Amino acid sequence: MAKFKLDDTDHSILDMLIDNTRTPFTDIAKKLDISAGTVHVRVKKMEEAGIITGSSLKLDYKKLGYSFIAYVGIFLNKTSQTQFVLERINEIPSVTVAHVTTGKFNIFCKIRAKNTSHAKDIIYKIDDIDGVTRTETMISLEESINDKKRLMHSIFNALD
Amino acid sequence: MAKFKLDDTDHSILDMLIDNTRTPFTDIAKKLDISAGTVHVRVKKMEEAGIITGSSLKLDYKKLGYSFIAYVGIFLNKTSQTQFVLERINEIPSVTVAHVTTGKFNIFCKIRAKNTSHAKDIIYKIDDIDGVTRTETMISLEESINDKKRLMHSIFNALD
DNA sequence: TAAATATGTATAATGAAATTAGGCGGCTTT
DNA sequence: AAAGCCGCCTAATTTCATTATACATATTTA
Repeated sequence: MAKFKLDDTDHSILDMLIDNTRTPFTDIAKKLDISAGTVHVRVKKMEEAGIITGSSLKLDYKKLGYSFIAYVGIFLNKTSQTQFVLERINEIPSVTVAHVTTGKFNIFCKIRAKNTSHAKDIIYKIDDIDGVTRTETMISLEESINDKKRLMHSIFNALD
Repeated sequence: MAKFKLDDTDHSILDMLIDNTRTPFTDIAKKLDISAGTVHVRVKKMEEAGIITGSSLKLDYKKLGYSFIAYVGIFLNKTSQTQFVLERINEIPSVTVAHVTTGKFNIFCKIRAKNTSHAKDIIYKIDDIDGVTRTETMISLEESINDKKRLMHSIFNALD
């Protein structure tokens, strides 16, 4: 994987697009004082290099009736069951994120649910998977931070 | 907050845009056999209703030199310090997500770092915040699932 | 029941933006 | 210094978003 070198122009482009993927290239061009063609070429290069892997909408899940977020830590009998359990978890759509982890838990995941009752169903489903010893749930009372933007600045300016 | 009712057309539009926010409205229109004008109107309505709150890029952070992900649980002296600690945490760009939680921890957050050494610096910073008793770290060995798409299907088809 | 109104869609016209080709200038390599 | 390369700009072309208008269907009101 040849290390792809990004310059300030690339950074600025990413910075704007990470906030709004539909920012017109012409706007970006104007702000950076370059041509729209250049913006286009840069973005295409970053896509080809695999730096930009896609784009997605930010949705208000509360308004969609999914106001419940929890993190669930999973304990396994044996770590060799990890792959099997992940496959079962992958069949539960409400699990939006899952990581294999070191530390307390073997697997760690995030779930989104309609309400506590719905969350309970989901957690029971996880508990019921073969190989899962027990789970530990942390319910989110408030999502206080969720921000890719600051990280970008950190990456590009070597802050932190 | 008047409950906004989404129909199948809206669902399908969200479905396509959540995968790629730059999918041309003309393409969506073709696939759904409606006019591009209608797609436009629907999207605008969902934006106005606050269902679509924005868009963002998916980036390969590994290629940007940030290959380290960890979750950090934070214990506080008193829950009344929550807000203060959150503000301090908010000053650390590598913390990309933070939740106030019930359960083991008072605050729960996700960090992205270059490597273990960098992660250590970040965790020490968190530990040093006034009011933080101690922290517990779970290092991600592998991000196995990260998918909004399945959740959408669950939401719209009442699966799960 | 009929008239009036609202809702939502399609059509089509307009303007904006993405995309591409060609050429120019600076930099590197030989 | 010449040749080749790289990246950018300009400008042309094509595609797309956006808006106005008109029509049809459903809903409300008289």
